[in-house]
Amino acid sequence: MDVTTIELDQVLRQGGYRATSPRRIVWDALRRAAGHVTVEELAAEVGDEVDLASIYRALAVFEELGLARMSRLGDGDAGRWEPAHPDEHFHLVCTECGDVDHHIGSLVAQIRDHLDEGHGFQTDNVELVVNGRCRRCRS
Amino acid sequence: MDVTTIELDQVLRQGGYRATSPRRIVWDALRRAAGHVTVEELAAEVGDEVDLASIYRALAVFEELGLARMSRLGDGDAGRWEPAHPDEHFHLVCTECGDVDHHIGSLVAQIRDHLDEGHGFQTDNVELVVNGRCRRCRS
DNA sequence: TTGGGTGCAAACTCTTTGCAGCGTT
DNA sequence: AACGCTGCAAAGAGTTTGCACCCAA
Repeated sequence: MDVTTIELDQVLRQGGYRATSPRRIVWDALRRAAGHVTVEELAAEVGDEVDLASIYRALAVFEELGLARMSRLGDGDAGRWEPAHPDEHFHLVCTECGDVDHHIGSLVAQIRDHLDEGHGFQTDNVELVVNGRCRRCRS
Repeated sequence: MDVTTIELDQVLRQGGYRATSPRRIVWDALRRAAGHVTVEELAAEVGDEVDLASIYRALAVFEELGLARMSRLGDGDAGRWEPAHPDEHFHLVCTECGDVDHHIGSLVAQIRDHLDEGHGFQTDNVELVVNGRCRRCRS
C-alpha cells in the first residue's frame, strides 16, 4: 500500500475525517522524509504552512487510520514518525554512530505466531527496538 | 541475581557511587512494587522521604549499573521502571484491560542470535513491547 | 449551513538542572 | 576535610487543550 496524496483524501473521508490542506501537507512531508522524523523536523519541513499543534493532530489521525506509526528509539527521546509500512519491521539503533536501520524480516511474524499459539495472545502491534553496535562500529 | 538492600551498597560503591539513604529507599520501593511503576507511583510509595528529583537521579544510577530498566508501554505514557531481570524478557500489554504481562522466553535470545549472525549487529539491549488482546479479553 | 478543523496561545506532564547545604568516604 | 548527593525551586522539552474563526461536506 502506497498512499499517495490523492488517495489520502479518500482514506480520510472513509475514516470519517475531512480532507484538509494541512493534513495533505503533513502527509506529503512525512512521505518525503527518509523516515524517523520528529514532529519538530516535520515542522521545519513544512515551514509555517502548518501549525505545530495541527501537525500533532494530523499525525494522531494518521495513526488511528493506520497510515503512520510512532516509535521512541531512545530512553528520553522524542517520538519519531514514519509512514506505516505494510511489512512488519523493526529498528536497529546503533548506540555508537546513532544510525537507525530499518529491518524488515520474519521476526515480527514469528513473535506474533509464537504468542498466538502458545499464549492465546492476539497481537495488534509489535514495537521492537534493538540497541547495539552496527557492523561498521564494531571494529 | 537478586540485589538486596545490603548488596545495593556494594554495587553502588563498586560503580563509584556513594551508598546513600535516598538510594536505598528508592531501591526498596522499586523491589517492593509489582514492577512497571512510574516515578510518580514510586514517589507516592516513599512518601516525602525522597524528593522527586532524587528518585529520577537514583533510577538513572540504577539503570547505569544495570540494576533497573525503563520501558514505555504506550504511546504517550510515562516511563515505567522495574528491577532489571537477569533473563531477557518483554512485555505483553493488553489494550483492553490494560494488564501488563511479563514474558520470559527464548524470543529475545533468538533475536539476538539472528542479528549477530545475519547482520553483524552486536545487540546490547532489546526493547520489545507487544500490544494486543490477552486471552481473557479475547472472548 | 453546519460542525469538524485550524491557528494561536496558554497550559500541562514528565523530566532535568542550578545551587547551597548536608552526609558519605 | 573533600566532594558527591540531596532537597528545593525553577526551567526545559514535548505534547495537549481552549477558543474563536474558517472551510469542507
